[in-house]
Amino acid sequence: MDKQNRISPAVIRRLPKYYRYLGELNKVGINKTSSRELSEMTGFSASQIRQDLNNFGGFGQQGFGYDVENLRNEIAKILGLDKKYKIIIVGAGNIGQAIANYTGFYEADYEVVALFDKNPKLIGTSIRNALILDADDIEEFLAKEHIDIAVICTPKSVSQQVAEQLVKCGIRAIWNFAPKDLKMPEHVYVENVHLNESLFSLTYYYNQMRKKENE
Amino acid sequence: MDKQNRISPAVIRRLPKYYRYLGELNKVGINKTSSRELSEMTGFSASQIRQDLNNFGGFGQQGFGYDVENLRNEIAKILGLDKKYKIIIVGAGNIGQAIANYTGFYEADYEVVALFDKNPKLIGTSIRNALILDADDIEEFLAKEHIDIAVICTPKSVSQQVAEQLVKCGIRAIWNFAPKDLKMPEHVYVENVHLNESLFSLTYYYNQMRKKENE
DNA sequence: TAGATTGTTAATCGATTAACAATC
DNA sequence: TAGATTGTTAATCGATTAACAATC
Repeated sequence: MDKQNRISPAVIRRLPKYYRYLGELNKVGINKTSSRELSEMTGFSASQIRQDLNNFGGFGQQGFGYDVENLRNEIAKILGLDKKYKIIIVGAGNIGQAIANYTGFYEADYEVVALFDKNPKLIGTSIRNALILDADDIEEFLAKEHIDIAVICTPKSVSQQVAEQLVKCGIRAIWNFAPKDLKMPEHVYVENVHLNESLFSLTYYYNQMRKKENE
Repeated sequence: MDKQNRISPAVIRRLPKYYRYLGELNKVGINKTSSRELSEMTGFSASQIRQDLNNFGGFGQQGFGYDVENLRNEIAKILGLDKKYKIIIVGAGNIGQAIANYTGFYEADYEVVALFDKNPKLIGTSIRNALILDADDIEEFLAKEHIDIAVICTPKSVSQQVAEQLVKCGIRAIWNFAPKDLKMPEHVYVENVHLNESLFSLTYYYNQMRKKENE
């Protein structure tokens, strides 16, 4: 529809990196930067950085560069980091707990509201102010509370079923840690973190390097 | 050098997915498949799947398709999943512990040999047969034991320093969970799992969908 | 054999890079 | 003003898709 709908995923994946480096510059009191400087930090070409940013607007000043804080705020706005998000985590096993404890998210306005699990030993306990509730009560909970993002940390065997239940209750953003591709309707966005696939790629490149050394 | 060195990363990222779906087919006793069938499962085009596989060899039979088990074994060989790997985890906080507990890896031959941490309360305890050792003893440990892959789960403030120490001790494959880009020499491969960036992309697409609905 | 599906080349598409005019 | 760096168009590069001959 509008311009932004056609932005390629590759661009979107680079934005968080710009955001992070701009935050670092900001923290050390640097308030001016350039595409060349950002290129050195990120490893992306200066040309690509300018192209990326100009998908969303002209944030720089010709002959000068970019104002660090301003550019950071603009990227935050593009990504939506200027808003608050409520999160639930389904599956309070190792990964679910790790996500709930992950302090990196609290830099932005993400709040883990609750976790859900079937394990009676976990139900009733809490992690950083977020209660672990009975997985049977998810639907009831979602009827009452508005939740933006659901994190799936269940075993893969139930992940599809859990996802469908969540979508039925109005969830449209899923962060999926189960090693399974969820089949979801168009209006639901799924972001996968497939640790297995990541480790397998690493393994491939590790072996490539070993081969090279033996030549 | 040889053909494999020029395989694009996009291809390598798809291989673990093929491997996973072939495993599922195998499990339910299906022993023949085709690029069309794999296309339906993975969402990649049949043409792309054939292209991908033919980077490594002709694993199919014209007019027939692919033998599920054979193709799975071939992909395992390409990725190096037919070998054993010893892993250490540096940083035994939430994420480090979650990785150590993650059973998904044990399907292949990955073994978490030890974890390292500075926290005296953790040192001496163990997770699934892997001891948590004093982070000060990493170098000594690596001098004795051959380790293939190091997982960095430390705070980002020390991740670069830890990585350099590991590389000095001969580590050449790093799985990095710290939200930082490690500056490493050419002969070290780093696979990043940047949860922040993943969540930020998710946030972008979530907001895009909301906008679309309000039009 | 006829039908099916691979392997592979050619065509298309999209993303990245290069170049430079605009302009601060 | 001169120098610098953006914004933007054009050129290049690489990845995906289409097409089809090979062949089981």
